[in-house]
Amino acid sequence: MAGLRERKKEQTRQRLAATAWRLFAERGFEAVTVSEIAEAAEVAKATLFSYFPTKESLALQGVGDEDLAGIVAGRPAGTSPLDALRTHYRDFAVGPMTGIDTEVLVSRVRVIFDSPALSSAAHALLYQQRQKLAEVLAAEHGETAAALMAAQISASLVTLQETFFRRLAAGAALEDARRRLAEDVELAFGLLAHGLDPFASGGRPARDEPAPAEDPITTEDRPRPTGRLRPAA
Amino acid sequence: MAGLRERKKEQTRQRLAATAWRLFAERGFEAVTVSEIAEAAEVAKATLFSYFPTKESLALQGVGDEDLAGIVAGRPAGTSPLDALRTHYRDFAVGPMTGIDTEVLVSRVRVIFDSPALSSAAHALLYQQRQKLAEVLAAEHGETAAALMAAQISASLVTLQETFFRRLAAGAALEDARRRLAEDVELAFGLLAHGLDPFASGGRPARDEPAPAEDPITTEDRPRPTGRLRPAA
DNA sequence: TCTGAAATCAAACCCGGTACGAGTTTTTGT
DNA sequence: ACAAAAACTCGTACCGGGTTTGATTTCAGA
Repeated sequence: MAGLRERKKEQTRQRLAATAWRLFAERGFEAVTVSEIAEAAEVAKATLFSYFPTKESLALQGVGDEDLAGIVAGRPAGTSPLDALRTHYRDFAVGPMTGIDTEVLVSRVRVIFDSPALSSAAHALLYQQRQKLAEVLAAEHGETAAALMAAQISASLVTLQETFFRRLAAGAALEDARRRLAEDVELAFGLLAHGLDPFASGGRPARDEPAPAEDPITTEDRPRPTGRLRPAA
Repeated sequence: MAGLRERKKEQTRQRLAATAWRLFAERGFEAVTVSEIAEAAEVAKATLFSYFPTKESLALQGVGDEDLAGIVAGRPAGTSPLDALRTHYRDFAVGPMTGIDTEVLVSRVRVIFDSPALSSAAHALLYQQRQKLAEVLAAEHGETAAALMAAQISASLVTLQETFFRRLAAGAALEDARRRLAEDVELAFGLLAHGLDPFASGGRPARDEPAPAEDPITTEDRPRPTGRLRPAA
């Protein structure tokens, strides 16, 4: 029962986003003017801004949609937040690719990386995820602890994304990038779960790099250090 | 041998920053116009922008000056990066306060917190520190590992700062805020060093909050989990 | 004291974003 | 089927941050 009105709106919205991305891909984010976009999409500038609040939002549609908080909140009983997230990211890295056009993806990534304004706006979006994650974690841990955990987790995941996309933008094949991502996921969650101390080295590092396993999937949970953090003196 | 010219420049710069902050404190960041600032400081708008590249930079002078990378790079031999940073932050929290005007500090913090634009610009500054930290860590670990560690560390420290400042802005006394910061520092570095797993809990959390020790300083290094990350299968 | 470089200035301009009032289209109630 | 109300769009003028331009002042160094 989609009313005519809503159909038209959706259509216009699509046209705006598509037009914008076409221009961004051609000349880069900063070099394109919103008036230009509006003109090319045959709408008034004011109308454009009734669809998208900012120029950045034209380019960042769908960025930061992945919902960390939701994954953690909806995890099966008996799993730790970290496990839930690890599973999710493993699936993304090694699971089947659901129809992703590499060309498009790479072009989007390039545009975003090339524009400080856009990168920064993207970061701001991801920052909100972190806040929401902190909220759901706060239900189980102290507020401060939750904030810290959320910060660490979110920072790690953002780093994973950045690394992945940077490789893509640098020209790596999608499958290669995904393979390396799979390794990095294990590395990241290892660090998150067990901390940096196993890596710690006073003067010189113990090993240059922790040699990621061949097949990440085979890496199963190791016995956890049970020691509590800061036991009462 | 400070030439007259340079003295005047420095003077003007100071006058601009001071004027700006006076106005920001009175009416908030967004409500003050750069033209206004320029006028009040008796300079042309163009001149103002020859001193400060953006409006934000007028407000964020000195933010993000603390140099994580430097602390890590210049740490005494035999200490891990984490230890060096922990020591540094402990000192800040419990060491002597070197002439800080709480009034001024709080007003600055309030202004920054109240302006999304400003907060976000501050984040961007702190993000640069993180990049530099990653660079120095990359010398000892793999690039990806370094990026992940830097991300975790930097995210944690930013969270500490935010928490500290938020308490101040909420009206807490400086000494109280510092005491709680001291606790949080231990918590944060504990998490960083030993990971989140000791906290991990499947269905329900083991404890609500890990009860920070009374006197953080007495908390000395615990035996480290020696298990390496992802040993070859 | 003269000269050239550096700094300042006012004013016009660009761009992202908002405000406004008037016109047009869809919806809704009857 | 029709009129009133709501929703959407439009052009234009405006605001604020930031840049450009070109003329004018101010300092430094010989």
